[in-house]
Amino acid sequence: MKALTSRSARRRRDATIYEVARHAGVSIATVSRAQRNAGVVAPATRARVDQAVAELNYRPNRLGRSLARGHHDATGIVFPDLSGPYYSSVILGFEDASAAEGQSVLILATHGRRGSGDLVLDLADRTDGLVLFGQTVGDDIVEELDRRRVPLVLLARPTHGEADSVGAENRASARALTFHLLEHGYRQIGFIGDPDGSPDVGERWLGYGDAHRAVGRETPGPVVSGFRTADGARAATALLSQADRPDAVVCANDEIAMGVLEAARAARLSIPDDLAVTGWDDIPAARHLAPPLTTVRQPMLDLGRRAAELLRDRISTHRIEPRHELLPTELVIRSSCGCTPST
Amino acid sequence: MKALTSRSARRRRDATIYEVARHAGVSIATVSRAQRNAGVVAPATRARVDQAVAELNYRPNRLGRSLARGHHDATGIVFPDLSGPYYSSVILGFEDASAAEGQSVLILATHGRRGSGDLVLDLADRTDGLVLFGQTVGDDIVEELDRRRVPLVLLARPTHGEADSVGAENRASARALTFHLLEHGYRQIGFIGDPDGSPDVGERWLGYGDAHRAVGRETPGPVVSGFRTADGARAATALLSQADRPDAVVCANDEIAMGVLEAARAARLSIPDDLAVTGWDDIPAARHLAPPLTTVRQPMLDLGRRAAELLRDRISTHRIEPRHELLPTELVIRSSCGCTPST
DNA sequence: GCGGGTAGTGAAAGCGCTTACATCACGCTC
DNA sequence: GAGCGTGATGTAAGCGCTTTCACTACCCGC
Repeated sequence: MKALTSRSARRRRDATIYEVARHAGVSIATVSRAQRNAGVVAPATRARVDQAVAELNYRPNRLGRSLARGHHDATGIVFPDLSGPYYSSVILGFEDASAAEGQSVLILATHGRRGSGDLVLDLADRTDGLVLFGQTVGDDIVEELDRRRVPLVLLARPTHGEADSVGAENRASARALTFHLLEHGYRQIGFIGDPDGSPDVGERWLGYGDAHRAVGRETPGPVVSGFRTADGARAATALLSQADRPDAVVCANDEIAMGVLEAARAARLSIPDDLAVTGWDDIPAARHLAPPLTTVRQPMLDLGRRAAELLRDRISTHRIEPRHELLPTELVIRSSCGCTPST
Repeated sequence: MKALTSRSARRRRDATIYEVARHAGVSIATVSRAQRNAGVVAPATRARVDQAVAELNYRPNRLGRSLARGHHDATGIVFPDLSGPYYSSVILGFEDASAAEGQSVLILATHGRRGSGDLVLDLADRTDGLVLFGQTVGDDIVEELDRRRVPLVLLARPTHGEADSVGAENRASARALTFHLLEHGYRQIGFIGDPDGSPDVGERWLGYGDAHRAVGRETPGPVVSGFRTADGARAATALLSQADRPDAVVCANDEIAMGVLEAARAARLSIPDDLAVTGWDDIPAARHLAPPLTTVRQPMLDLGRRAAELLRDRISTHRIEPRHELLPTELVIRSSCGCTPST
């Protein structure tokens, strides 16, 4: 039983600008000016203010400041959820660039749940601008945000209204990747992923079709699947039990590819001899899988950074013409496609 | 050359409570009450207010509200960086639990850079409370935060001052894991990781020593290494070139273990026959490595959720006695330790 | 018929800042 | 020596809410 009487449960009230002003014998306007190095303040006065600030341990209240200035100094980023290295890396890039500009970042995961639209709208009221990731919310929300003149950048999502957008190149890389598989001589190449599930996957699906068309082959339909490893394993299990099973699959992302690897192992299929597999994203684990995964690298940090920069520009300059950026991706050939590693 | 004249670059000024009041023919106090279902408002009045709100598309300004009420309805979480599934999962859990309570979450990555202390202090001014992850900031900052009476929960970091703490069990599991290796009959078990780099790893190192001591063996010194895969590969390369190389290594986390796998492959060592390897965290890729990694599962989402709950409780109840929670971990035996998979 | 609750509402005082504008004392210029 | 630009500071009006307190009806019981 410790005596708690000497400890206060209440958060100590911080000193206000009024107390500093009184302490320094000046007006609050002068304190404000001295504090922010704005306007003219005589050196001697500044010194007195500084001393008062130090003695009272004064820090300006952010809410008061924000209310007076009319902005938050904060931006928000909305993503489906944080699992998987892809989202977390993009967010890290976003945070990094934002912090460098003194902007705080608020995160909101929609988890694909209903009602997240309201949460996004609410987030807009707490920030100066938003970046919206892929299919987190419907176009209705984007439109509402647009109507409210919320500075917006769409990440890995086609442009809409006046919002900026940033994305990674998908279609051409998917075409090249599929072409690579075709050159290996595989006779049937499947696609696992949901072309309607996200704009990125839709593009990859298109590129996959492009390659088939380029060599005069018919494009097999996609095996629709979620994004997780378990989804990939499930889809692959179904696919591999077919009479006419493919001898190669391009997966919408690395997680799905991991699931395919797992299913193949369970079916005692050898990769890539019995089945070639490719992924997308080049997550850190990709090079350590068995076999190392052929995939496509996305500049995840840069996606986040660039989104932060566009958003910042849009907020501070009131720019209105939408800007759209497509970052390059890179084919990463390892051995799951049938190539033999150079090392 | 599109005419932009009809489009305004300025964010439209939102309706204020004054306009709603005028529109509905009531006072702002009544609007405020009606809006928040606080206090008594006659049904007819409420209806008029609601209509005015709808017509003007009014949404209360969060800054005004926060300033008046004296809190932010937001909390912050500080982490070293977001890379790796561990941090992102914990943050996801934190976000999830916070969002459920209507709290926004601000994130701050320290990236281990200098001067992050000030950023953390600044974050404290933008939020109602903070959770601090592992070794993100020094004790001086924790103390300053404590002094400012900022509600604080320490995550995967030993308690300090009056802050709450949440962590996962490390020592006993590390002991069990090492013991398991010992039972396999390995004659020399190494440890890769930095016991001083994070409190968690320090505990794991202790448990590793416990097991050695329990069987009357001397504990080899740790091979100090960073957290990344590349760090692990580097450490392993050095370790494996020793004359008296170990026949098993326990790694401080799964990423390091992946690096060891890579180094072993390069050295044409077979896992687990020539070298047994264990990790920590059970990241999603762990079960898909070659061979599947024996590791220890941490309840990452729960760590984040629990931190959010403790923080929330501390903020809203002004509780002052520190609370400390240790979440259980679980040994996950796969095949990198020398076991043969049951399937 | 009168005192006293009570439901409903409004006036106004904050919350802690920023900033436009007013003020004042100097030191110049012509 | 009158007029004036200028540097330094203060006054006060916001920013958009919440909340206390006072006030007005109105209804009730005795």
